[in-house]
Amino acid sequence: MSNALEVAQIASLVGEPARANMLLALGDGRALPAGELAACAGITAPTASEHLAKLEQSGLLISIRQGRHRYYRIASPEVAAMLEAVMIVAAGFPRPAPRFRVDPELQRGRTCYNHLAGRLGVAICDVLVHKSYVTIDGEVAHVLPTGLKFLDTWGIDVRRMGKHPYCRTCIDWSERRHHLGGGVGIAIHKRCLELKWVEHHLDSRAVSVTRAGRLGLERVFGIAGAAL
Amino acid sequence: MSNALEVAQIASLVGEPARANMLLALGDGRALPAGELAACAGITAPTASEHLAKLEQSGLLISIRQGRHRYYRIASPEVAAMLEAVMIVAAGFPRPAPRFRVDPELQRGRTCYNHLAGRLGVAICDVLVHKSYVTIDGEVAHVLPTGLKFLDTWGIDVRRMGKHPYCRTCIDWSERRHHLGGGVGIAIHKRCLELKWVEHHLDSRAVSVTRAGRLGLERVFGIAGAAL
DNA sequence: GAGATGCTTCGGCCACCACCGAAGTGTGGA
DNA sequence: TCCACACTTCGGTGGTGGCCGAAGCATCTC
Repeated sequence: MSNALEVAQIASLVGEPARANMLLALGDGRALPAGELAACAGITAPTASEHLAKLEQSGLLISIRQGRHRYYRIASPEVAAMLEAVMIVAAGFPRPAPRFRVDPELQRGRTCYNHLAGRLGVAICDVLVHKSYVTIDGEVAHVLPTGLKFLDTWGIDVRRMGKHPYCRTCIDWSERRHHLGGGVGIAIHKRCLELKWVEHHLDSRAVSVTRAGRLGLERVFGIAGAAL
Repeated sequence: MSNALEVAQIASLVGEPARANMLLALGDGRALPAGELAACAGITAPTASEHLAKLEQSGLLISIRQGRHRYYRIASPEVAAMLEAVMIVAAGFPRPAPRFRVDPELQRGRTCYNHLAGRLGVAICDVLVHKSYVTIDGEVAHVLPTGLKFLDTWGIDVRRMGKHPYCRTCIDWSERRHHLGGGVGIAIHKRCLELKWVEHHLDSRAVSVTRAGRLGLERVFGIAGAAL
């Protein structure tokens, strides 16, 4: 039966520790770059590249190139369901249900490579768009002159970013909405760190808002702390 | 993360064509003997034995010894769900739903090794018990004197079966009820063939009831054709 | 008890594939 | 223009595991 061959092919993709590690790291729907996935799996970049290529070719993952990075994520809910089903069996049935959802701390705020993501990143992006500081057109985001002035006032050296600052959108996989990446996104993140509005957790991409941050976000962006 | 290792281990069990073939053959809940599974997978008995041992040790299958046979079946609904989830992904999503249920023809009537199973086998067993020709006590079935007389009248040479004819029960995986196996079960099957009440399909374990069979079952056992 | 049948264990062979280092490609930043 | 960085391609190595034949139990049949 040729059907069994296809089933075996799919299952064998999951049935390899390095690949299983990467798939599980992507299990909550986030998109992660190849390098980070290699680290998750404890293998070198070349090996990870091979694995990821296979996973994408077989339709388990899809990837998006963003600059020199390549972000991978689970291709479909069916794939996520399959992983969950395998986890249930792997857990042995005594345990009631496997955890396979977004870490609430990461969902609140985190770094997406080197800009802010999660509810925090999305909230900032929303405000900038709402105030007409930024317009979004698909993958590209344009910072308007008023936006540049705003950023400058806030303490970001916009002259270093050139006349057309590099700013792009980045789909937020936990919020399913856009946030800002690119040079502008990175600058915002840096400025938040300078002002000690946010602090990083060790060994994690989670970012938490400090007391000063809640005050500052409220004052400068009009973001209520409860919204995060 | 040790979790990933367990996931990979389970998935790799499915990720092998021979094992995938066997698991899919068992996918409808039937229990099949090792030899038949080896044939399904196109491998020799020794290889199949290794595979089946691994699958059982990991909790994907469970086995029951019955005489010199060993019947394997899917260990739990969770395992079946996992297989189905993999099939969905393997099918590529255009196709709406994978087939993963009992073949209706096999469910109606089939040979379980060399006696009758399916609704036909269960129906005959029911009648014999209801008429107090046979009593069932777990795995063992006893043919009472009246039962021996009945079988003798019907044309089965009960003297050849000794004073305590070998008769055991066999769980029917499609009907989830007992039917008769052992020497008596085989004799009943043979007699049905002699009388041309049933006929075998080529290349299949399916058994269908002939017109003569419907009449005979109605007359001798009181089984209405519609019940099958 | 002898033979047939179904399954398991053992030993050895072979192929596949995960893995890495080194070199190559392309993008971003100075 | 140059360097730094992220990822990919290539070539070669090593280990794991699937596979079978032969031999070894266990069970049923005669």
